[in-house]
Amino acid sequence: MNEIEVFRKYVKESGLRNTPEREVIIEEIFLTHDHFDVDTLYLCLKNKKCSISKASIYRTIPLLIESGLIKEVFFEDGHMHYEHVLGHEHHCHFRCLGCGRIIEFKQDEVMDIEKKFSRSHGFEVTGHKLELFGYCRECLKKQGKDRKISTTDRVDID
Amino acid sequence: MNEIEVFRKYVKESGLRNTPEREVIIEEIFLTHDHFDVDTLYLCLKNKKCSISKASIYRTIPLLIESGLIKEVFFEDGHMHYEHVLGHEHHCHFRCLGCGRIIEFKQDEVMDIEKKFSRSHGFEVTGHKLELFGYCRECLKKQGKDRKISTTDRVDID
DNA sequence: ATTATTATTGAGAATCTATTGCAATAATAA
DNA sequence: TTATTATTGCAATAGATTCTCAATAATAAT
Repeated sequence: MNEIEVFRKYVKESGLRNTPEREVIIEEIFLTHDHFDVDTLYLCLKNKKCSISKASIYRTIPLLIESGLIKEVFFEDGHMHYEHVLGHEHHCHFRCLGCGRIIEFKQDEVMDIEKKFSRSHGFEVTGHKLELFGYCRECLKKQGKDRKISTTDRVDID
Repeated sequence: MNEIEVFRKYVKESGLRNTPEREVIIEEIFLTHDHFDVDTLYLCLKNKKCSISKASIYRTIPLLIESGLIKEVFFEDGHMHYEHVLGHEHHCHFRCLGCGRIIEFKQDEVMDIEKKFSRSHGFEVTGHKLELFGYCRECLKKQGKDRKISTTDRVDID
């Protein structure tokens, strides 16, 4: 069952109604596997001549969250972003400070950090968020720099 | 030279003016070593009967950043937080989803993740940001829950 | 198929919160 | 003491999100 079918099922089982507007919205969202935000989605649909009001987009999002298809992601730009959940395992982000693009990657070592912290403090750790910053290969090339492996010139962003 | 003196020096050397309002703000900020945000600081001063307008707080923060005393920290709750810089090494955060408090902790394992990612992608990693989520001991007690060590019931927040 | 019920839509108003413009005030220099 | 101008607090703005409401349309009932 793909994301669109999951959504239709959720809508039906919740006593809600399937509408062409909702179909347009979810088709656009699940066309790619990328993050999105309300404004981008709105403009994208507008350009495609299948304009949907922002109100409808805003009203569809909670349904998508409740049906477990997307989740909120906070970025540092003042408004909410969303990312896909189904078929997207937990991952971390690398953000290029040059071109701004975000690359997802997976690793398990953070689990160890979680466990260690949990044990030492007596807390329950339910999740984490790891973001690496730096410069991608393309931006390094553009700058005529080689990749620096040494961490001595490391700069803390946060 | 403590943080308050650094700030007075910065203000003087920048051709700005020392005002009682600014004194009140920085005294409150550097009274503790904790994170803060504008609203909390504002309400805190209000309660202490030394009310300062939010505008003044907002206008003092860039000065504190420029003088190297604080830096912005973005948490997953939609608004900006700030943390002290002077005498505070790089660290990670744990945020309690129950009471919202933020606990700083240090670890070095993320460096290994940085290096690994850097090597495998040919990128330059200049920094990272790690946030753990969960429930602190007090909140677990309140909920009558024990700490769960197993990670099988782990829920990804992001 | 027709009708009744009521969820949904779009447009704009309202809200909420972070930040800024402006006239009055006050810190420093002359 | 006066002049200069940075600073203040209030009110206004800006941007994201939510709400209102009349019109529409999806589903259920007949």
